[in-house]
Amino acid sequence: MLKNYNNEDKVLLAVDCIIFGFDNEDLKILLIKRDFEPEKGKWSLIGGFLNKNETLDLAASRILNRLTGMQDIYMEQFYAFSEVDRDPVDRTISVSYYALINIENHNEELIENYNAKWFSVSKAPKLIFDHNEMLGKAIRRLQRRTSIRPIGFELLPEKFTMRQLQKLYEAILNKELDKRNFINKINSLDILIKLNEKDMTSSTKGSYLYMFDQKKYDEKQVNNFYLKL
Amino acid sequence: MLKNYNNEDKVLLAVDCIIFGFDNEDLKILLIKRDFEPEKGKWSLIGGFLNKNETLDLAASRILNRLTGMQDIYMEQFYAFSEVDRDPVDRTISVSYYALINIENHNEELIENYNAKWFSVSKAPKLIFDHNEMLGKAIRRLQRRTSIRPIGFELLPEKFTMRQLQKLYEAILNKELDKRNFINKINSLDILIKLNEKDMTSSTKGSYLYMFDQKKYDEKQVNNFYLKL
DNA sequence: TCAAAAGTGTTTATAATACACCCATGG
DNA sequence: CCATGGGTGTATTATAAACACTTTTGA
Repeated sequence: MLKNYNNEDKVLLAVDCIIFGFDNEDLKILLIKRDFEPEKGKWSLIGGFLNKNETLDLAASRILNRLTGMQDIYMEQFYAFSEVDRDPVDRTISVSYYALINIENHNEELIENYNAKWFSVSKAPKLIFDHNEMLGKAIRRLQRRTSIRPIGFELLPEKFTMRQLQKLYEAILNKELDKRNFINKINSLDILIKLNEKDMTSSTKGSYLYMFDQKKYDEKQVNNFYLKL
Repeated sequence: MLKNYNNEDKVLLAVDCIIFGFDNEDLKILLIKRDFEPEKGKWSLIGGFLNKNETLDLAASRILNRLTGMQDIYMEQFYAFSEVDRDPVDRTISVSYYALINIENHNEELIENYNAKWFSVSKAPKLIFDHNEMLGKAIRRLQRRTSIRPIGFELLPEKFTMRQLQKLYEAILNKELDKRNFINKINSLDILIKLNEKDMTSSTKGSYLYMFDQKKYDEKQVNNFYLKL
């Protein structure tokens, strides 16, 4: 007996993406203005449907690329939302991803085509369907991830100052951190390269630029990175 | 314009469940012997398909109930698996849940009907499809959860000894813990009720029984429970 | 010369770890 | 009377947190 699955219900599977960015002040998300009914004109996460011949990761990459023009974006699947009438048009289950991008790398033109806009997470508007719930869950996941391993560099330019990194962590964790303790802790992880180069835009004195050292990071055990802030 | 989704691919959505139990020695999982092709006779997680009118949580509860006869099982959704040919019969995306049950509460009869069997996690057999991958991810999630908040009581009988609790944590985390440090840490959480009652089966002296104090647990902030072991 | 941000160490408090002996009882 | 598992506290180490002044330089 070879069982087939013909009697089983098939459903639409959507992928929705929370795109995080950072503008040196706030943690931001990229939202689009929905241009079709229902909920036309309302703010929404970027999303799309899973094609039959692609994995969820691939669908997420495709969707992220559609709005940002970028490839190889850091992303993580985090939850499947399945309330029966979450989408009034048709039964749709949504698998959600969050993505971290350097806010300066996105494609302006695409953003305009989608009527997309960056919002501070703390000032996010009311979103369609259950997208606010998705956002909340994504933020909490990001906060937890940040405490376990130093992700977040994806949100910064290649070269960045300690202050930028600190501001980023403050934005993600939504709390102020002590400058000295922060620097000490980051330095103790030994995963940054200090450059002989200063960023002169932020102060008269200038501040050293750093790069993330992927090689050193990879060499260390994942559990060596308990970054309690 | 009201967009409909008629052109989009629909897919089968499965829910697979990793059912964890604990026999005072090892962390165990409940597996079934698949009784239809393909992979008939191989070991498998219990699973089923999402019905059109139910949420994923409800589907998981239904599936868990089918095998255990139990209601209100502690469970958590943890990942959606979507490799294109993960199921050779038809394109199927699987949303996976892990569940924690008291191994003594399940229904023996149902277990027999399914040719189900408890396996030690460390001696799990080769499973069908990507189920071993699911199991691995479930264990890691459970380990992380255990470190963040004291879940795990679901795996024990209502009344349990400190030693049982310690053995449970050792089984989940797969490492030995110091008896005194463990007790001190658990006591400092202040979420157990020490009963005036001893379990006499494990030693001549007998050991005090404890209960989980749900009320105290709920009163405390979630982040007060950093339980680093 | 001064405003604004960068850079830098030490002390204290808290949490984690390591560690060993006595107790109670049934056989 | 002894074998078995239960119960208990302290000292040490490691990590986290609190805290303030000097440096640089462009305007």
